[in-house]
Amino acid sequence: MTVTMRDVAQRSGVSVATVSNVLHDTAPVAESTRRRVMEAIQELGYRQNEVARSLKRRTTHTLGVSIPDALNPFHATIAIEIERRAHRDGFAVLVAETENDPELEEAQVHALVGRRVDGVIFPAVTAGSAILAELLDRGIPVVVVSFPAADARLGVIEVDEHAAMEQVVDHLLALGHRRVFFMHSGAREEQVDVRPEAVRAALARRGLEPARAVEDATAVCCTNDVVAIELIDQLAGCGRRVPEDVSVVGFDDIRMAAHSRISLTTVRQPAVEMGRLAVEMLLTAIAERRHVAQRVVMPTDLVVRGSTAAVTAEAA
Amino acid sequence: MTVTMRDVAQRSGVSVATVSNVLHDTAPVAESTRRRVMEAIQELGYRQNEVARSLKRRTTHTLGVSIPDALNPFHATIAIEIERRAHRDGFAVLVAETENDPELEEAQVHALVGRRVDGVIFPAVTAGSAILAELLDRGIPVVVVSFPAADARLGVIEVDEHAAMEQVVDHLLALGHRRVFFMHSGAREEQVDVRPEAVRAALARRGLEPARAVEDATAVCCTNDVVAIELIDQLAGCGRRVPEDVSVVGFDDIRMAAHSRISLTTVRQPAVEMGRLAVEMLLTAIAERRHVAQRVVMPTDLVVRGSTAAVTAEAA
DNA sequence: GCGACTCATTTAAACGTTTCAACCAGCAGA
DNA sequence: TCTGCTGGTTGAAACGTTTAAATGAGTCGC
Repeated sequence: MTVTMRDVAQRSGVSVATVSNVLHDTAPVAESTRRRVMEAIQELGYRQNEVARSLKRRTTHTLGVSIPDALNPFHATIAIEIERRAHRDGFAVLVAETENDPELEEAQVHALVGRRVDGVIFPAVTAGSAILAELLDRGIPVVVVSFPAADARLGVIEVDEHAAMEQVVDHLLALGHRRVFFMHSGAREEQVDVRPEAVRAALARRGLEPARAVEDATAVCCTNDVVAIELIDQLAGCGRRVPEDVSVVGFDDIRMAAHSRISLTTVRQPAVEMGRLAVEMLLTAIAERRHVAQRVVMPTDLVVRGSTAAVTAEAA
Repeated sequence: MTVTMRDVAQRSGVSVATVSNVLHDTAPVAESTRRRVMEAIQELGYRQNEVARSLKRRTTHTLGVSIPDALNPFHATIAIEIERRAHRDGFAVLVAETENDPELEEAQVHALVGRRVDGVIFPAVTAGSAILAELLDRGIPVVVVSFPAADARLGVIEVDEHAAMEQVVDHLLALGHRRVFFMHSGAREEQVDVRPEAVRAALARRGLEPARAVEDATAVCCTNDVVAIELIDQLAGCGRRVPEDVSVVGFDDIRMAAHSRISLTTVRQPAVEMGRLAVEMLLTAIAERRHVAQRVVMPTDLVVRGSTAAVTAEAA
């Protein structure tokens, strides 16, 4: 039914080895036969079977991306850049969503292993370290983005969340806020999230404690922009205006944060660059048949927009 | 290096055929040997090589998703649901982004063919019909979402865009608008977009012509929510308020449209259901070794929010 | 004690490539 | 004329599975 290398070989009167050679320049082949082979390929509409190729070469030219929630724009941006960059090097991308469910994550990663991906990227806080270790033990290089992980074989791309939160807190204090609340997402990832602690530490250094509840605060630091934008919505429902009554700060700087109606003060992370770098680290590790074993800290920027303002006498 | 079925067989003192049989219940095997095999699998950490399996079975249990712009939340929602639903049936998903570039699209689809995906979904207006025909001719079933395509072998999931735009125009006219502009995205997809024509037709039926420019209009229909939200932003920059000075309508009802600060009147498409249905149609076609050859029209709803209002005397 | 069955297991040939070793022709140098 | 290259080509053995056909060992009815 489908046309194979054998068919091409037959039609052009050469051996399959020769066809393979013209396809990959892996040995010199006479110009005339090369032409004949190419013609046969054209005429038959032959397209190489990458599955067979993968089996023989023991490498699939495929990357796995395991992402907890693809609806989060920050993670999605990274994932998309991964796909784009990987494609440039002829790598395909197998996407696995884990919905913050450890069991599902395990199943997904096992599926990736079964499909013999050449490497895996985790674009967000998620993986249990057992799962990471399993991949690494199998010789599969791994890059994790923006979460603390111990294994030295890992590639890690992160930002200095403590420094970033220092900046945020500085900004809020300069505006006169004293009652700052930290709001996390409901997701399981919060267990590994260092941001609440970073905020607490930054406040403590100025002799302050975090507020106990949103209702109590004049300013709220959110663990990411999605949470911040939802919060703004909820506050509106309670009749509290942003920034007049409450200041709100996000994290990530997703595209929507810049929209005039939202205008969210936030910490910018260079998502696209992080995605690109993740792929590049992974690809060179794969090429050199080794683990990534490298840690990179990316810069952040505090982007001040309209969701933060000086605390009013009334609110204070 | 990596452990294979042979290793498991050796360790448990049986043949590879038996191992295969216990793994897939493809022939009766004694309880005692089954246990021994399972133990060996455990001890060795064996994980089946899906690549070899795919080669032999001539099916990869992999779907291709070719998407023009994964940053568009509507398309992303469909794609994510595709991944979730496919995973439930043990299918993996290979994502290919085409960035609205026909050449890139061709390359991506060829890559999918080379990897022998069992089926392909196009979650958005995009594919050149030559590419679709190539897939179909190779016996690969295809589902396209929400765009008009002629080939009878195709699976098509769409909405009645004309009816939807009738509703939109009705809504605007009821609010007193007479000068309505249609705004498309800059992307190449606009060539296949039927929505401008649908709006024109709906207006014509009421004896009206579309406005020539945004500046000229009291209401703007956008080809999707992303365009609408951007437009609102730009209008704010020019000092025109929405909805007081201009009414704006989107299409898709992406999550952000419901946000209180955006509050976009729009046409809801059931993205999740569309994604799920796409997979289900594709999977049954794959199982039955045939093309999908089916066309489904999904319902839409006009969701009226705060971005549309009665035209003011001043604006009119 | 024999044929007919069933249940459990194995042998071996694929699946579509890559790649190594071998081969052959022609030619340059001695 | 022989030797050794070099450029071009091929045969055949993998890669890790599945699966049809073959084999073997019981069991059963008679």
